[in-house]
Amino acid sequence: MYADVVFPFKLSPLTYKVPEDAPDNLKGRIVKAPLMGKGHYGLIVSARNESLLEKKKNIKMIQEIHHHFASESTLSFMKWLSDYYLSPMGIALKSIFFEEAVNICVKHDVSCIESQRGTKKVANFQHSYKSFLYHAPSISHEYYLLDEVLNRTYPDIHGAVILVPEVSQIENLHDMLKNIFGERLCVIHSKLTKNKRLETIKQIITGQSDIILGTRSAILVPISNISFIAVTSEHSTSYKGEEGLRYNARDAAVMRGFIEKSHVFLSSVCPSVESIYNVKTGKYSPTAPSHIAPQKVENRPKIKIIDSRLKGQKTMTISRDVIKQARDIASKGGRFLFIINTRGYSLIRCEDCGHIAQCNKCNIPLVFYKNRNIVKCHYCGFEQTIHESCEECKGFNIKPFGAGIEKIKEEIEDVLKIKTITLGKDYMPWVIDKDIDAASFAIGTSYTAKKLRDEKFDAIALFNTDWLFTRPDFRAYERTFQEITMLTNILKPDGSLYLQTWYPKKRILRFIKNYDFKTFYEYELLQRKILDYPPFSRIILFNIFMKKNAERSLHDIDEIINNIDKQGLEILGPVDIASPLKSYKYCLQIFMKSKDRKILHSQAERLLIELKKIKGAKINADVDPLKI
DNA sequence: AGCACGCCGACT
DNA sequence: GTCGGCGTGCTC
Repeated sequence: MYADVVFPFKLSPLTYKVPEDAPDNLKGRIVKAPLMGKGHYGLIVSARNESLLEKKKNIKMIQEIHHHFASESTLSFMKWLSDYYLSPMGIALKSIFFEEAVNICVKHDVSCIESQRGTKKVANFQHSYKSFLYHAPSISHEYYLLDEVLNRTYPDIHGAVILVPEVSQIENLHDMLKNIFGERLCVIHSKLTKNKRLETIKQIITGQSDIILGTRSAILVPISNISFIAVTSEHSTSYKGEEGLRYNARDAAVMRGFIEKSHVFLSSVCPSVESIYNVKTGKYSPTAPSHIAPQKVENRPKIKIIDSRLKGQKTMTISRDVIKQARDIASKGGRFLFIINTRGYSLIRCEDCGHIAQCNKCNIPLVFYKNRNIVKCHYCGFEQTIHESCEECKGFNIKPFGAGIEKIKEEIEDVLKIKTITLGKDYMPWVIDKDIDAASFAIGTSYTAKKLRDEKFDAIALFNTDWLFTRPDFRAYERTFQEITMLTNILKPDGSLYLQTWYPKKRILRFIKNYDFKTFYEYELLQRKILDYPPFSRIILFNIFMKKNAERSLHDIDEIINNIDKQGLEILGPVDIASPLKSYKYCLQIFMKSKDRKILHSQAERLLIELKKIKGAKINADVDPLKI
């Protein structure tokens, strides 16, 4: 008898001999087996009578056989994670908290599956997989729906996972869920300490907790019964992992729901184009709380487009209209938030030749810090005192260019004669739990603004509107719509959002201004269809990292790509990109695109195997990438 | 994960 | 010229 064992390392299953006296239900059990001369804990994923690798003579024997960790559905889910995200099975196993489970199951002699079996009760609600999408008028509405559904069905719920995109959002739902489920609730997120995480996994495995609230990784918890899954703010890019197992927790939630035959509730103030498409094709069902009427546009904050071309003096970043509104709000003691996406004061440009000072290493603009009289690279951290002359034309006519937080702060304080605070510097909404002075004017990046929760402003001015929708990403319009819609959540209902732009006629801005989701999705889906982008096709991105000899490998890579069957498949690249990893100097990128997921995955797997043969190269595969 | 092998910087 | 850094490879 042989068994395939997966270890929680970057490794595919390995074959071992099974002792004669072993129990017969081996699949899903934790075992100890020799690996590199040492005993390691792994998981049996399959058992058979004959070894598939007969040629290998020294197949080793399993040393210990322990309790079950994985049910049939957990194994399917793990297999899906590994196959779909082109990752070794071991990485998938590690990701689903196997090491923590070993610690508990082996040390405390408990079985993951058996201990939870007692809670299993089949209700009507269960065992009928269906995914729903709720397009909510506000984040609060998302929570109301969740509250309503859970309150109505909680006696029937045995095992639930509720996902939020950011750690800071856990507290928004914690009390509500605690009220319904009491001690059954537990919390999982990446910022837990090792011990706390172990303790939480123990509660889950022993069946003390079966309601899990958390970020991304919560969808992977080793719970054998799931009857309900919720994904709040489903459009959020935070659900996509950027390292290790690069899974999208929203997609994993839908797949896990399908495997476990449980209901999946996706909700968002501005759902992803993919999810809207899935409603159109019938994969998801649209839903809304019965008693909440769709919110009228008149009841939402006003969105106003401010034409930058008409702004007052050329040296000012803030337009005259916004200044006027700010003055008005200041006089009433209201609160105003200014959002700009650069920290520091500005960039540096030569007025003679137009050259913008850049970091020699990273090729991105250097940021000027006025008070310290230095320029700094925000990527590598390089700092130097500011040059007197232009590197390019040696001219002395160098000037600040564009605007960062410091410049906006300077302009506001200068014009309005008012004190302002900087988010992230004077005030860290995600760390300190204190209120901003009610009369305050605040300045921050959209990153820091996103962390604000309960604050409500009378007005927000956004200066990076154009940067949002001009990015070279087919999802730029979608992202713009989402980012701006999310901002309206921190405005009072009668508040105003000012979008400063050089392109006031852009149709994306017209959609946003009118909260015209319907036309926006129609337009966006049409564009995606014409250009053959997701959701009409699937994409896998390959990054090839190298320390040196990039040109030499280029030939090998071309050769590999030539040998790939391109039937129903499109391959773009390889193209040189700035290496996103600091330990590698070079990075080549390959785009693989297909309408057929099966074709895409089978060829991607082949490509990956071939690319891994290139010596000295590190390969990353990113399935359904969000950052293009 | 952990252990072995391998190629570039400061030392007797 | 060698010692040793850790970056990459392999494990049934």
